[in-house]
Amino acid sequence: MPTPSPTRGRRASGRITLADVAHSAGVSAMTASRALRGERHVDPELIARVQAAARKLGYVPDPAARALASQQGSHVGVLIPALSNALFVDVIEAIQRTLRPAGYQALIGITHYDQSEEEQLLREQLLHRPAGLVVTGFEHSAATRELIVRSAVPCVHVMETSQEEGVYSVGFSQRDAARELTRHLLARGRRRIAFAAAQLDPRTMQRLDGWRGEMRSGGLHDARLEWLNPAPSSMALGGQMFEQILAQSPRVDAIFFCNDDLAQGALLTALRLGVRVPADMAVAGFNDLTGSDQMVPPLTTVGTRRGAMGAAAARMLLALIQRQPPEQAAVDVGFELAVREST
Amino acid sequence: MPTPSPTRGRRASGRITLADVAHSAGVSAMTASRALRGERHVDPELIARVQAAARKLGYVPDPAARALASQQGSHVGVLIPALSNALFVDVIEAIQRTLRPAGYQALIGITHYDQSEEEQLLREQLLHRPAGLVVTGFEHSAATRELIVRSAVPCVHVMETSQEEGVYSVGFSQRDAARELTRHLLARGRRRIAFAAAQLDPRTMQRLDGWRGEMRSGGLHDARLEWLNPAPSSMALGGQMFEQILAQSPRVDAIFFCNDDLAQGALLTALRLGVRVPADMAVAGFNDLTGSDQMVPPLTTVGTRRGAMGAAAARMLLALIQRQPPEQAAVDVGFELAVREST
DNA sequence: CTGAAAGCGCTTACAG
DNA sequence: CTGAAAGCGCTTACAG
Repeated sequence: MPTPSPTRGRRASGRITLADVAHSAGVSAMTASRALRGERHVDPELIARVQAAARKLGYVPDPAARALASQQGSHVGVLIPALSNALFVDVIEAIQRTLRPAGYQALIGITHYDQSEEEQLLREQLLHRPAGLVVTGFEHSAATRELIVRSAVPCVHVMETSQEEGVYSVGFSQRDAARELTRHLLARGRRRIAFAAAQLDPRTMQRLDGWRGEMRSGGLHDARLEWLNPAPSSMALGGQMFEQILAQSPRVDAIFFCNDDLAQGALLTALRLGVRVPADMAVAGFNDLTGSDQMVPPLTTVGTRRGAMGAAAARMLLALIQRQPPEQAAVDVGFELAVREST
Repeated sequence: MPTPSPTRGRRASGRITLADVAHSAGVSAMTASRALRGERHVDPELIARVQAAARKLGYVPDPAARALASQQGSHVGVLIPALSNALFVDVIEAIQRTLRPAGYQALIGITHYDQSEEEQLLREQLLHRPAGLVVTGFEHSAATRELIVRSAVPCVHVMETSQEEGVYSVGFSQRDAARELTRHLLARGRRRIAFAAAQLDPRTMQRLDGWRGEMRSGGLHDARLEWLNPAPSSMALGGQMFEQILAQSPRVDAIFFCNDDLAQGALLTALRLGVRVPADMAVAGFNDLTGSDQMVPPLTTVGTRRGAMGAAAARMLLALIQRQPPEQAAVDVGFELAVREST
């Protein structure tokens, strides 16, 4: 029968504390603390006794007390642009799945693709002294960058990679992926390939860059093939852009949309207008989101490894938190062309 | 110039503390604490002085210290089934938007529609002594229900409503919404209306119940019209179910899918198979998710008020946290039929 | 209405 | 390798 300390002060919370465990194991609170945290230099026999006592009493450390004493919380701040983009939902799920068994909670901040919102969220999160941070990409306000550095909180960037010294990242080359998709379209005989983008966040601009490079190499680049719209990405917008591009002359023979939701909207609009895909127009997307393989015709796109990215980022962060330098400072999870019937 | 206390111990964190503010305002730490938390019975002049000092020094309370002393964290646990269902993403966003300005963080737990995962997540969250809880629906394990009651943490249920004493909820009648959609199909002259569902979570079963009630009233119910699949909901599954139902005889003339992703998959499959919607088959969904209005033809569905639901739940929770009984214990945010061309 | 004391449950920093 | 003391930065509970 667990017997918490017999006398309890006026503010006792009824909780089993470290002192209870230490008392039960016949050691000091300090030794109990060290034993439970797996610190080195503790007698193996005492470790066993403390662990047994903790198990017997059902002890669980109080995160608030631990955070106050150690000046470090048991949570990780995760800053992502949006949950409405299924891309980030997959990343988040993978991060949580990796972090939770290690005893860390993910605190999600949604920046809405806005650098000042991101900065504000970061300030709030740093007040809680997170054990680590996951942030999206490398474009941040100067203040955000400084807050991260000065806080000295371990930080992993996701979506892109960087070779910069002291910077940790997990992602893939948006540029290379876009180049490869463009090469695929060229190999299919397409020549007037439009690039249609929304939101215009950094990753999108890198994809634009990849498309440009490939088009220029082939002597096929034409500024009129660039359709850049800063509005949020959506199926409806994709449909609108498709109609606009369709009306252009000289005629475009393929459209590379920077995200699948745009491409899906385009495919549906093509159906409505009776435009045959890919006979009249090839359509490709990016990210291989839910439903892309269900479209009519199924959408050619770039499969991105969101689960692998989130898991690798979380693992890297756990290593940094435990002051073990990760094996690699930049992990490239790659991508995979998903060629389907729309191209 | 802000001058933190001149002498700092060996563990000083450099942070501006309440003591610094109190010193600067010429009051005790207690008075400063009370003034900043807006407690009653504090001299208005002292409040002003303390607030001025806090602003001048850039003081922000330490959440860990506050949590330890008050035995209550500054975060709210939110338990939802999945982020892959856009429905919950909207609820979460609204909750965060309402909670953040009040100084509370949302800690999101994803249960994957699994009661034991939910229980596990709840146990972890309660260790952090959340200020409040938001949970999905009313079907939980006995242990989960007991944990909530015994923890005495204010709790608001979302998605459904309950009139039970002492239970707080924000939602709408899934049953009534399903009845209304079924009536719409009947009014359009449909008679053999199938109900096709996946996941089979409690809300889905309530929708089934609403459809059944309406079909029985019209003497049209037939057990063979019920297509229940426990697999996770997806566009691909909707397509499969559509093909199966299509093959059934006697012929079905409408399908009510329990969620839009299934219905979207069905519409795309209809396009692929050359089945005319609604001429050959009417198709309806539920939730009015992204893309439903972009389908070919646009999907008739039930618009649910996720934003209003999340915001109302968060407001209700804030009231409960501040021990102000909310105006209503059960808020019905309603729903709205979105009649489009698929029916 | 205000304050001195004690305490929340841990860990750091030091000494042995 | 182990422990007594002090401290993290707040709030509770009591007294005035």
